[in-house]
Amino acid sequence: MGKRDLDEPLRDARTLAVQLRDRLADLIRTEGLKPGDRLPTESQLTQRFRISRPALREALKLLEQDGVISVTHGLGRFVTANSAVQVDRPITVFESVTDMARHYGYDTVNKVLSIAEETPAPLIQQQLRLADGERVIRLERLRLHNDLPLIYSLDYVPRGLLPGRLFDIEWSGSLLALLERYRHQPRMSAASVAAVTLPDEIVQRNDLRDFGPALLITETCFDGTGTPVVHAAVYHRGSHFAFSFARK
Amino acid sequence: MGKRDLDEPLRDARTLAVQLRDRLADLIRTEGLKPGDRLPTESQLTQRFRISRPALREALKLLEQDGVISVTHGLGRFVTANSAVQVDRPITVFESVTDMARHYGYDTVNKVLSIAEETPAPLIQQQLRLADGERVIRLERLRLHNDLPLIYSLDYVPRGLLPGRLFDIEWSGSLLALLERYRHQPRMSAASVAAVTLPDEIVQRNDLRDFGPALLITETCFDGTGTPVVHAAVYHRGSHFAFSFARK
DNA sequence: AAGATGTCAGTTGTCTTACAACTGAACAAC
DNA sequence: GTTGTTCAGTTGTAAGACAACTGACATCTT
Repeated sequence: MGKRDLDEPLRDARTLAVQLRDRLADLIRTEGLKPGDRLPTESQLTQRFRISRPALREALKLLEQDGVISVTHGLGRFVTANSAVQVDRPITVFESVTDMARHYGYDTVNKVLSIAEETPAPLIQQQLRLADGERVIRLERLRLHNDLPLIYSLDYVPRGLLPGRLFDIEWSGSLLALLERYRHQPRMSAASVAAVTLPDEIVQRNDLRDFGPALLITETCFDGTGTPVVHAAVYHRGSHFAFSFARK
Repeated sequence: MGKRDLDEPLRDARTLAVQLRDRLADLIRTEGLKPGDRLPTESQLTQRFRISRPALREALKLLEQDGVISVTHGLGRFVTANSAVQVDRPITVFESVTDMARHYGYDTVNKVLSIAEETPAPLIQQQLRLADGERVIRLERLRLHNDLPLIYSLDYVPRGLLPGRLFDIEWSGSLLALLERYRHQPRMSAASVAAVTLPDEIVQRNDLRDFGPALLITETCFDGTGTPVVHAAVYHRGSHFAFSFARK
């Protein structure tokens, strides 16, 4: 608490258009505008917010692309029904498993079950776009909350991304943070979700007979340059997790 | 094929900004621009496409919001890595269960297990925003592919939306299409996904002992005015379904 | 020689002004 | 009752000007 935050911008770095887009979204909410209700005209809004018309139009265009408003040339802009499907923290948000679990109220303890370097299976090689002969790090972990296993996960990382010896690296923390420290920060992923039961040998090896049905999320994570940096299979205990999303 | 399509607009109704957004997205693709590559300047693009700068800027702003490009003031616009996470037909697309199943190659036969009018449970009443005393239609169905049960579903519809007697309505078709005919077309939904096993009484009643783990999608569907029109619980057979999505 | 400061060119961000295009309502003509 | 015209209000597009930012380079100070 004596630590001073030096990163304190004196000015909002966002463009006026983006700022106004958010202000207008708030305004629609706070003024209780319902689907079909008409927004103030461009002229009224430029006066109200003391902003030029082109900047305002950019903001309105963004709102339109967001699906919040629809526009009829010559008639006006109207609130759409999209606010009916507000979803907090949807499954489509990219975040670490640890952060996600904390959001559900689970402060998990991360147990490393195994760490190894190996030749990747063909699917892993394809997902991580590895050349023949390239190796991967295979990280097997279990996350527990109050001694109850909640998440079993397998992560594959191209060996070349993490220099040094495997046992010199701390594996019980966030893999995303680890990769970030080596300048390969994962930023997005292509994922899929399925309902499965844990594979038998994992059940036997780790005494997970009562895990029950699992929500399996399989994803390939990419860094800012579009390079795949992790392939993960994450089994969430079905009784403790459900993920939300909007469909449009 | 003798039928003439009368809806043939002579002019693209989309604004220039939206058209140009799509043209630029195509250009990024066809010119093989990679993450980090720089786009032509605004000046170059206005000349290339013979469009005014404000319209061009609106288009570029939309591309930025789409995550296709990032902008640095004074420096230029750059392609982001978003194309790394192209997902066909994500879970976030709103469509009927029948259409979704067909996409997986399953032409399902829809069996009506039960249809009834009842007083809703508190959760259903809340989700459908019903007043005290309002009733719902409860529709229980099973979808089979080659005689194998793939999807068990429960749908709740406000009674007032579908006039007439229950047994006069054809329930084995698409519920979305049925509601559309009564001017309550579902257009979007708020949903969640979990891994479960079928409830015991359903297993026993319908001989579904070998269904295995199920991917349960629970969703409330809204029409164009934001009014909730269906609350559904859809159990997908785990062995036959997995849904994709992008995380950003 | 190294570090700090200032200048400049190129680019994006914002603004002002003007005219074009569209929509629905109102009214006139048939 | 139907069709055509006009009008007011609104969005769509354009041209021109200046502000703000960034990195590269030059100059000054130690």
